[in-house]
Amino acid sequence: MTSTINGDEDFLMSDTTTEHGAAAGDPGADQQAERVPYRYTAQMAGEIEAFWQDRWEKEGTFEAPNPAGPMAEPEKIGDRPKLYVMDMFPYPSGAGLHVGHPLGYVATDCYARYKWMTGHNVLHTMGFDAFGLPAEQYAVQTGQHPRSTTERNIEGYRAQLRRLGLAYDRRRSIATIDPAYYRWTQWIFLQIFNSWYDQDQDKARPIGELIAEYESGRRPTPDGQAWSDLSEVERRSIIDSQRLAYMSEQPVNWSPGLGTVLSNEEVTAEGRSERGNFPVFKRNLTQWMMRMTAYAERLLDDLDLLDWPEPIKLMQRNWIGRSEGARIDFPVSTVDGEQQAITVFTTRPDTVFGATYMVLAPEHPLVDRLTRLQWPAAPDGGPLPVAWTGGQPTPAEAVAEYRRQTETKSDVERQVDLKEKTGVFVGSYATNPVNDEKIPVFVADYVLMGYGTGAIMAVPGQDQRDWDFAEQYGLPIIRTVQPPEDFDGEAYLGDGLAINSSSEKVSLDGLDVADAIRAIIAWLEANSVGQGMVTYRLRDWLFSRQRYWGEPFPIVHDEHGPIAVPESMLPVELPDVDDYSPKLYDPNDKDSQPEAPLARATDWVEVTLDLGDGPKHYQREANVMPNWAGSCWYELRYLDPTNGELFCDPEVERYWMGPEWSGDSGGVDLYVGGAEHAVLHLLYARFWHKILYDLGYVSSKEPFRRLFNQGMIQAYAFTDNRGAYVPAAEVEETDSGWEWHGQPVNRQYGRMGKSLKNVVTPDEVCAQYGADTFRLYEMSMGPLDQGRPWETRAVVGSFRFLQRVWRNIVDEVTGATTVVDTPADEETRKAVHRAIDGVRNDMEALRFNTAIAKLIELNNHLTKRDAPVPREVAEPLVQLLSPFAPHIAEELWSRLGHAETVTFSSLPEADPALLAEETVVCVVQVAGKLRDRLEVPVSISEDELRERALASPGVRRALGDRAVRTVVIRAPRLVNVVPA
RNA sequence: GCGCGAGUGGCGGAAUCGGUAGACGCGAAGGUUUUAGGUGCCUUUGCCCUUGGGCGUGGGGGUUCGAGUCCCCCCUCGCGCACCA
Repeated sequence: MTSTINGDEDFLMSDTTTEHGAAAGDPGADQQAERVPYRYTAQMAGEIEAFWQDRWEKEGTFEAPNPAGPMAEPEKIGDRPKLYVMDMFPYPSGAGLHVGHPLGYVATDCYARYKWMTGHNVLHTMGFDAFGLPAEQYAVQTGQHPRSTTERNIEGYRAQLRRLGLAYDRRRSIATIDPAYYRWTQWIFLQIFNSWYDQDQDKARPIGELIAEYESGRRPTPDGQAWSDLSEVERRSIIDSQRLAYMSEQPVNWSPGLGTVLSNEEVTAEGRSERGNFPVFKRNLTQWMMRMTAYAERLLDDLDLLDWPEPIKLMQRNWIGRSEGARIDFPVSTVDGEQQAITVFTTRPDTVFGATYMVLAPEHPLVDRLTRLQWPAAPDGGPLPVAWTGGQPTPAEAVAEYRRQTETKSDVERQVDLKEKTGVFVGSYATNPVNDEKIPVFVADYVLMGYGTGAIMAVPGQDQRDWDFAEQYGLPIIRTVQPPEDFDGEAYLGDGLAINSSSEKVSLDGLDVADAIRAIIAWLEANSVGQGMVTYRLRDWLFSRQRYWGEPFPIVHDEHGPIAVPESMLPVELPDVDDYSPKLYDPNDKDSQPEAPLARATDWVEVTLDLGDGPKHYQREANVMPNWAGSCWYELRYLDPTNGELFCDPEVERYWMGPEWSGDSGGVDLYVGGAEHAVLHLLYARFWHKILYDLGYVSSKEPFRRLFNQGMIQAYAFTDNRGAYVPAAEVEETDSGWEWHGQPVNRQYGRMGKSLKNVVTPDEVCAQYGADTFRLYEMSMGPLDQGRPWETRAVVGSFRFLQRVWRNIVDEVTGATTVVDTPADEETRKAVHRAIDGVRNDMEALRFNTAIAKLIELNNHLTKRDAPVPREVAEPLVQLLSPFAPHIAEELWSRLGHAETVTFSSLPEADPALLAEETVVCVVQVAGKLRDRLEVPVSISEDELRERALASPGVRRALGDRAVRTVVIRAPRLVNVVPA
């Protein structure tokens, strides 16, 4: 290997220096450049960086070998352990990157580069998540096609990231918008569409196996008819209703302002869209769903296999929301005189004797059939309280009026005062199955249709919400758990013995809560009025969007429903239409209808295909997939990005992600990204991965074994006295505060944003100091998982450090290496080994900030030494520095005489013998306060240490004439003299 | 309201096991190179009295020979969840 930039033809000797010198037009700097032509300046950094970036690219330095397939290079793998390091890929917006975006990318890059030097085969690459709303909105705003804006944005991102010297395997980069990529997104969709969840085997299976079970009669049809007696349409409907991707009419989140429906995960607690903050309304619509609920238990349980931050696991656990309890049927007769049952879910079936009324959600399907035409008598035979009737002459009118009120209430309004409950009596009484008591049925919006069965038995004695309602509506309150003597609250939720809980049929009295629950479930099941069960808060994933810029579904429709497009016809390409605008409405126009933009492309939608039974006319599915689809499996495509036969070669997957290499769950070894995807991308990706696992396409149970959330880089923004933002870069600090062009301004802390006029881009920092300084600064700012403020003026510290490293190895005047081959003195050698040891430990734990501090310490030691640096010190220093500042490290490495890149050089191990000290400083305290320090041999005996401590001037002074009560000795580091 | 996390110099942060609080960097002060500014280099830099002390990790209490670290109470900030039956 040749052609590093050192030697006689060094670029600094060439004309380029004077041509683009920072010095141009600055005589002082010119003079300095003459004096120290080989000083590490921003300009030199820029040239070094460009040189090495080109060389890495030319030589394919960071290309990771696969065990099989087109990237197979088994000899390059050898016996190196593998390591798969990954970032959450970016969404390439038109605004480009600011300094906050690459924080995680730089971190994974440092980690990957460190791991190369410890002998790992590292896979590290980057792609682009480029379908979705923001890209489409940007395109609509600028009047350009989303494909052209998105592709341009991707190119901008690539250039910005390349400038940072990130060690990516460029061959593996993907963009979700490429047909060659989304072909496989569609293919995976088809696998999901063509699967069902077998509850007995607790896994997804191909739909063909379900059909075979029906055909053979092994599995009875839902209504018991023979499969052969069913029409083709009936069979299709049975099968379609069990697919993991299915169409269904149900209440969904409709956002008129966005013009699309959204998944539950995309709606905030305030009932607004996560993107754009538009109001969201519940509407009954037919949409594509994914049966994520089938995986609720496994998504929950397998969190235990993962090395993820606890808060993220907790958020997923809460989102999945497992509740153990029981279903109980309360008999009731409808207005038509039909015998029906209100099925409730409760976590406290033991309190069923305390159920004094029932509540249905306003949308509950039984409400209409239970709403009487006339008010019945009150339970005590008297007139009904006005609260029950809402002042209306009939139950029908009361319910209709109540529904009107609740429909218009937003989620925020509903939560204003949770104590204040509303509802009306429907006029029917249900029967409590354990004691045959008649209890009134209400509708009330404190019961939600989306959870459990949408109906509850209300037990005011043991539930505060029910207590509040009962108080307002004058309903009886029966305690069925004995509260402690000193209990002075309302509903009692604690443990205790059951009371008031017996009838001729069953008694729970005297049992504690856990036993009572067991006993009542046994009774419910024996009498067929209920059953122990588990409920989840998790809902199925709403998967269709009324947008243009997304993956088309590989689906066509005939008059009976959806049909899969055969694999041979993939990809179903997104047609290049002129009118891609979504149909947007007034954000509060809840009566508006979703309309897919692709439906307007009639020559694309209307299609004649031969799907095996001759050419027939079909309509293409005009909805597109949500922008999460592409990110549900990209970690797999990186592994085998050019495979045209499969989304990923199983052998390659097993190598990079398999459980034999990556622990029980398998998966990516380190995945770094923000915490905002806790119940979005990270949940969806786990769900898809588990389906692929069930179908045998991947060997790993989980996509991401270890997750790390990097903090967000924040910034100060400044406003003038009218509240307008002023450019943060022009603000100056004064004794009393901050000033912009002489006028006082206010400072606030938060995100970086164009409108806040506080954006700093990596490009600016690279121009001013170079990419190595930028990387180093970002990594030294503080712990990776914490947010921290960007401070441009502090960046210079990292630059100075690199300059000093350079000066310790290269003569600023002659450009020659000053390193000598003589052995290092003992102290320096120890300093190097301490640094190696400390940096290794810090790197393993992603503590980059303290690793860098140790490197600075070592370098400061070398600077103070004021003598040529021995090679045995310079080389490890350059290696340890190289993950953070790879360009300058390559340059120094090559100037030290190495022809090969520093990337795969072997990082030395710390010599334990050199880490051990012969003498240490012993701290001498009197009554716990530091009074003296002694330099003592490590092996000093307790007796000798005691003697020397007591004799030390500091102790004698502090002790005065007081006697010594005791001496605590922790040899050799600490002595504490305790006076009487 | 419930749950989780965090409060350390002027600022970002360090202290991995209960044992020297403030590593490392920014900023600031002084010096030096330079015609000058800037850059580079050297020194100092928690606070308060001065050769040695006193006080210091949000506040108050406790355990301990010894507490930033452990326990109890309180305050502030950040994040998550929020009628989930």
